[in-house]
Amino acid sequence: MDSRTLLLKTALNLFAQRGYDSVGVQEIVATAELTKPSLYHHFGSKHGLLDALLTEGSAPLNEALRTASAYDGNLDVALERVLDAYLCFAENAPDFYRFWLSLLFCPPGHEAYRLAVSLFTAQSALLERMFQSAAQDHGNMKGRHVRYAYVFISVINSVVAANTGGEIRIEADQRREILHQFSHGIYS
Amino acid sequence: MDSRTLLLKTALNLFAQRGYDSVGVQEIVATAELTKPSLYHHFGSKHGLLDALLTEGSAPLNEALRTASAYDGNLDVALERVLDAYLCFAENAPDFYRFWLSLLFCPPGHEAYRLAVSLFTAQSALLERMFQSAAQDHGNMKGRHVRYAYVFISVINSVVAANTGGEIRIEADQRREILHQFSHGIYS
DNA sequence: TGCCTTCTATACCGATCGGTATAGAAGAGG
DNA sequence: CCTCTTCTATACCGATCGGTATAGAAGGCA
Repeated sequence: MDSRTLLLKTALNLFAQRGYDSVGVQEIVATAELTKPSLYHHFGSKHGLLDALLTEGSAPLNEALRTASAYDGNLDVALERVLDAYLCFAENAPDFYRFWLSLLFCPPGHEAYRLAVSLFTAQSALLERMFQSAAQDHGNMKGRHVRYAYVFISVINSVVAANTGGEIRIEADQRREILHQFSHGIYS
Repeated sequence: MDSRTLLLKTALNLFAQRGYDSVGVQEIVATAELTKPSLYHHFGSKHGLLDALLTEGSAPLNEALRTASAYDGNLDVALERVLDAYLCFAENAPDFYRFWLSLLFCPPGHEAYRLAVSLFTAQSALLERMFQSAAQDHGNMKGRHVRYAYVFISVINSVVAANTGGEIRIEADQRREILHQFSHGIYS
């Protein structure tokens, strides 16, 4: 395997287990059976490695969200597509999702803060646009699209985090319940 | 001020800014204008400091939640009490809440994982009990109390995290909207 | 053959990491 | 006064931190 890709995979695996700060560059290259200059040749710094990891790792999810969040007159269907995009991604890239979750509420002074925020706002912007479009058909939603996007993402993340042991699998009936709860609350 | 309390406050402040791993013991004691042996006398280790920080810092919130989550036949009122307990705590202890958020989705191999999980489950258990009691009056809620608790906490945390710049203040009308969305969804 | 670019290895840098051995200051009880 | 306990300071430990200077291996190209 390409040594750059190997470093990315190794680092992601270690970061997902113990966190970005707890894993040293030395351990990454040792696990990948390489040496430090290789890593610094490809990424320049540990931060550069993190940057590449997040940017390239989140690209598939963003791409999937872009199409899934296209509002076509039926919000329920769009929400289902978005939820599927998230859960499908979480199934296929559990390490990335776990690592991403660990950075979600990053302290503002942490070196990963800007990266984590930019990832989150990219996702959030797509969902906000979806809710904003839907608000043209559902008047009561007007002006609430930002919170809707926040809450929807948070609900998904909490569900994924709850299934953090072993594989990430959320079955169809549970998905339906999640969507129903978000759309219609807990009473109905 | 008591040097133990001073160390706790100083550490919390630094942890909330840059995260547990990014702040060294040396920096904590230097900021508190003390020395390492004092810290190790009071807490034994950096992990012991973290333990004391989380245990003692979360006690008021748990206490408030215990009474707030008592179901007395009106779930709406109970939810409002719980939300107020969270937001009131977040206003009074913004540093602690920010730090707590940063540990919420801690990687499972991180040294703070067990502590963070035990804190979360303690809160979650209270809310689960509340939803379970309410399910006796609302049949459709039966068997869903665990997810309800997860989602409710997540929604609150996402709202708090969204107001992470400066003070944490969520006004009354916004609180009503949050509760309404959780209880009745986005359509009604 | 020789050259140039790309990548990787050896060995090392100063700084900081969490943690501690030892001793001194300070107050309480006698 | 002395002693005991509690707390804090000086100085230090080995290990690891992120990062790098230098040189060698490897492949394309002439």
